[in-house]
Amino acid sequence: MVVENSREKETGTDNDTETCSECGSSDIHVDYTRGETICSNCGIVISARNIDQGPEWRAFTNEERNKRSRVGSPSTFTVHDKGLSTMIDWHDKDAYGKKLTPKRRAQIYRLRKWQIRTRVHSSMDRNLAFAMSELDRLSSQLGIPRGVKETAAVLYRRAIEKKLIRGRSIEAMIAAAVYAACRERKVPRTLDEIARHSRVNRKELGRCYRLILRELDIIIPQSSPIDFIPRFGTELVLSGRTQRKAAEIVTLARDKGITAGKDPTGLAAAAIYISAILEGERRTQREIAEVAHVTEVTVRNRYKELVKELNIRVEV
DNA sequence: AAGACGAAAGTGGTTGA
DNA sequence: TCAACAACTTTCGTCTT
Repeated sequence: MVVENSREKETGTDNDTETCSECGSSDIHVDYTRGETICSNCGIVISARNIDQGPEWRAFTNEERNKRSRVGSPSTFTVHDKGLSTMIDWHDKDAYGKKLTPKRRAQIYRLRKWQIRTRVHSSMDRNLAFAMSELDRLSSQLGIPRGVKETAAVLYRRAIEKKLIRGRSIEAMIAAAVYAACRERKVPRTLDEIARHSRVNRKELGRCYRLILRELDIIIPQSSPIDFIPRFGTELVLSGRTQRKAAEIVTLARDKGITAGKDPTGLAAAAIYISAILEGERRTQREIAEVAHVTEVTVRNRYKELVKELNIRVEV
């Protein structure tokens, strides 16, 4: 009864949408920008409080438009329950602000208890809840794009299903999942970088990474120096031309077979060094070594090899 | 003085017995 | 499990611009 009363008040003019209440005309249109329903015949505003039933947010593609409907936030893998669980809040009031009867209150209390127990207190979800907050922290510190983060979350979920987490630290496994996701999506971060921002050492991280690859049957192609070039290039403020040239050099070197077993970051650094000189955007070995996290000596050694093997003339 | 270069010794990880 | 090994780093002295 309460329900119907309040509905009456809210939308009293609702039944008039077919014909105009003033002149009886059925020539009615809706002005979406003003949110008004107007009779085209006599000009009277029939309803000034239309409810927009369209999507909540701005959307730029069809896919987005479908995803971003009014039914809750988009599902995501980066929240332990994919953002889908129901919440029961702690106010003992019903939807209209009325106090609940004691009997009802007791029932809600029990519901709430089990709601929470089943949601967070199952061991897997507790694990996930912690892991996802760690993932949040790590990826924001490393500046990892959202898509890669999702990939890492999916990998971690699969690792849990395979029971790989038991007896290993959650932090290490999350870090390894992040590293694997980066490799897979070709936004390379080195093991060192990830280890620096998490509390696991590189050795442990590498072990977990290999475990994930093996147990989840993931094949990740060896990271190519080319993947690092855009990132280093950006940090060194180099033109796209120079970066493309560096990629060319790397490709040539690979065809010559002198890249095997060499540190890809070092190779990328050397290729950038050469192409920067060739394109008149010279950077010092020191600068390049710094962004690539290798030493000048390594840059120098790779550089010497490349110049020799590819017969590149570098003007001094 | 800064950058480039090279030699020598040290380090951490892989490989093969 | 251990030694051999290749790649990379650190350190330092010298040369070039």
